[in-house]
Amino acid sequence: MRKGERTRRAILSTAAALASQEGLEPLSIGRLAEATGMSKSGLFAHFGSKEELQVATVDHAASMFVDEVIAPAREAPRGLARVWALCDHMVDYSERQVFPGGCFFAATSAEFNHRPGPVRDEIQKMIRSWLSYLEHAVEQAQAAGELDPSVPAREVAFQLDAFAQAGNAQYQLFRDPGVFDEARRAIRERLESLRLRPAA
Amino acid sequence: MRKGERTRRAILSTAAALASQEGLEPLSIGRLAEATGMSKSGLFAHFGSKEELQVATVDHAASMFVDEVIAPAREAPRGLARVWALCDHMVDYSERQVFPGGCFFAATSAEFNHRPGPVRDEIQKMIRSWLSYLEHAVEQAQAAGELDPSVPAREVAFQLDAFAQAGNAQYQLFRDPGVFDEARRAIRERLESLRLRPAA
DNA sequence: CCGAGAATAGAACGATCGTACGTTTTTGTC
DNA sequence: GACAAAAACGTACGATCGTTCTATTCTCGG
Repeated sequence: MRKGERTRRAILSTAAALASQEGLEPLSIGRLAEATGMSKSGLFAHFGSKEELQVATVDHAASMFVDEVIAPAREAPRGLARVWALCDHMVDYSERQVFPGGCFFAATSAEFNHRPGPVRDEIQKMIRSWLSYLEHAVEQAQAAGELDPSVPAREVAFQLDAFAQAGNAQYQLFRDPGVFDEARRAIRERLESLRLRPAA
Repeated sequence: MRKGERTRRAILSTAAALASQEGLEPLSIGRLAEATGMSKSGLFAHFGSKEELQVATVDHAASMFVDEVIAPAREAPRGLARVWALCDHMVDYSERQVFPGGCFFAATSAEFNHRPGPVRDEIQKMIRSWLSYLEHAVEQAQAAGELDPSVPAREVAFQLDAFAQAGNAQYQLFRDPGVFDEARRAIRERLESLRLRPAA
């Protein structure tokens, strides 16, 4: 791999970590340069503009999310087990502080909600795909006869995601690690309530 | 009322509205002055510093939240009815866009999570008191024999708040008004599942 | 209706922001 | 090891930030 590419990734990794704490916009190029031990202009040369740096940072964070949450859950068998794996890995990813500010997308999505442009689009796309994937997993569990199919998969995904997000948000606010278990319990009990006994 | 006090409130009202969209920090004093039709220094004189302006803005938003959500729910009788009223008014408050950027606290809490100081403290205090009040209402409903007391009130409050927050967040992201009904349905069905039939 | 005090405005400050440009250092290839 | 390309650096720019100071305008009780 070219040196430039290695440097670029190191920059994006640092940028994603810092942005999860302070946000994408307040993270200035000067401070990011300082954090990576580079000069402002040397860092800037890797991206044509701050906006491009932000888009690249979101992409980098998205691929980390896939590595940490989606990919491991794909190893669980289709159906209820995978739904649970997705949610559990999601909570874990918040709890383990893969990003020091908790979930990168929870931290940055509010920031760009009212700021049209490629950065907002990228964040939207990522979150939408997460919700779609979760919903799809629920549908598979319903098709397998493991979850009650009379409750729309979209509703189930909405609720499971809500629990995971609330766990992340409340931990970032109050620093009480107990909220992660609260989130997991809510998810588990909601899934339990929708579970169908195999028709043997 | 003094002229200064009137001006101050108008400033804070504008500030809270703008901050719900862009955040407290990126809202600069110059732009706030422009939005209120004042000079930068004339506006600034009402507050000793930007930080004090932010704290005052949070306080103003908190009192609006009380007016819009807490106070009307207090008119419902103690018990399940009040729990439902709290949640319903919370979703309404997001949906009616009392603040143009949705819930003020959802928009600004992430911003200050990693920024110690009086602004963060004020936001924390407000959210904590909302969650406590909701939990307390659940406890009353349990004591009245309307909700299953075997599930900790804290868990119930966590889940109800999670649904309301998720509705707000997803609307701000995707602009699909349907998420508010999704949130209300999730809340209603969760309460329904915990409901006890009166022992006649 | 007048005068004291409150309220607002205007101009300027140092700092920091994103960005541009030219130079220097490093890298990888023949 | 020379040399072109790539990468990093140093410096400077205009703009905007929060804040300060002084001057002007407005408010309202006597």
